[in-house]
Amino acid sequence: MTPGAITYTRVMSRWEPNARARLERAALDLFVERGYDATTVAEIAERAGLTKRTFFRHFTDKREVLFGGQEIMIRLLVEGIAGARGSTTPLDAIGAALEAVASVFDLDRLDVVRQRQTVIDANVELRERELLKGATLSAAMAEGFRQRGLPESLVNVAAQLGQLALHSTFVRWARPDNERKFTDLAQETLAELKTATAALDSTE
Amino acid sequence: MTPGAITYTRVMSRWEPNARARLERAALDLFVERGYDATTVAEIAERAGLTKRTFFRHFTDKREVLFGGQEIMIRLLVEGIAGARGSTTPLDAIGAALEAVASVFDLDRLDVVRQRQTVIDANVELRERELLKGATLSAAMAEGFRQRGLPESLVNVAAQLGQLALHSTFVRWARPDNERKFTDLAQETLAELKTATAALDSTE
DNA sequence: CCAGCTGATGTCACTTGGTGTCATCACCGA
DNA sequence: TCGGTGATGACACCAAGTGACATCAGCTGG
Repeated sequence: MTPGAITYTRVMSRWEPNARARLERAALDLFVERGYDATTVAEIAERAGLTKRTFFRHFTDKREVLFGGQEIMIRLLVEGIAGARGSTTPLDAIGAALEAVASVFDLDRLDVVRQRQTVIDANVELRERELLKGATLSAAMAEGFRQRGLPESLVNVAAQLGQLALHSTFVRWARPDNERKFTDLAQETLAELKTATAALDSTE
Repeated sequence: MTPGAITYTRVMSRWEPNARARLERAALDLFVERGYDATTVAEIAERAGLTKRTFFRHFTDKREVLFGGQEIMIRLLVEGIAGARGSTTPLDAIGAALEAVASVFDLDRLDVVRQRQTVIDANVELRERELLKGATLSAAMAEGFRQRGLPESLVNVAAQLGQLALHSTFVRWARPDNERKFTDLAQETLAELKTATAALDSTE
């Protein structure tokens, strides 16, 4: 531990900066190396030059270290849906929301996202947490639809479909062989969603 | 513990029967009394006349004690959707599935279900597990739709809407003031779902 | 009728996630 | 210079799970 051991630069605060980011990085690395179950919180903290106790000051959970930065997504989704031009259909509002969040996915380093997803897919606990996060995003979209005055009887269906569109798009975008941009995939997914909803109440 | 202490009937196996059911009952009681977080696995086991170790032989998890008996639901959903009369629309297949699972909800003691739901709603961990179970049911419906030959591009949307219909119906049915039958609520929910999907791609 | 097998349980020790509490100490502002 | 603040470390502790081994009623084959 002894964090002071590396304080050799001139302007230097008491501790190495970005403790949170260092923990996230160390965690992902270890999860990829040995798997989620086989790595200990103490090990993550050690690799980040910190302590188990400090880990839990930055993340409520061992799992949570993989799920940072939802607040931005939530804000973008609510605003994206609530603020879509007034005369559009709910499905088009979803399209606007997907455009709004696209920025997040182009900034992120794509390979890190893929590593992260591989780790998550390999572990039920983590898939569970991912579902919870998904539910939060769905709730955000519901909020957006309410703000734009959509009747309550439609809000949940719309939000659920929005969540489905977002998830499908993300999955396609994060697939190892994908090279297309998020917005392209979003448009495609949304088009499929439109035809699908139209087809669901006619004979197969 | 001394399980033999109550062996007074004539034909009696070595231990009290229904260990699993006793654990479920003890757990729910304690969760209602003191809350989920404030009750220990050891306490649950003790009230059931068993040991912590035995608890974990019956349930993988502390949470899992509240989520038994999904297999039946899964089977009913797959068969209900796959076996719906061939010329019906996907949304009507969902209706058939809801009819199929209704039996489960009429057998269950309603007050127990409500207690259970109160406990779940009060705890994030438990809501997380509930979402996982919901995802399993959604996957089951997807499987049903595949079996009935629905094009893959529609399967996920259909399954997601099915899950939404099931969940909405269940929520309405379990609400404290509800007195109506599951099948009635199911029909109503499904009708709403139909109008909703139709409305989602037209201007609000 | 006895011996050995089986299966559900108990016992115990151990790892790990997670928390409460107090100490430490560079930085910063008065 | 001095006291406050904030991020961290140290330490003890609880509860969730797990592995390994012991126990022992009932069944089954001889």
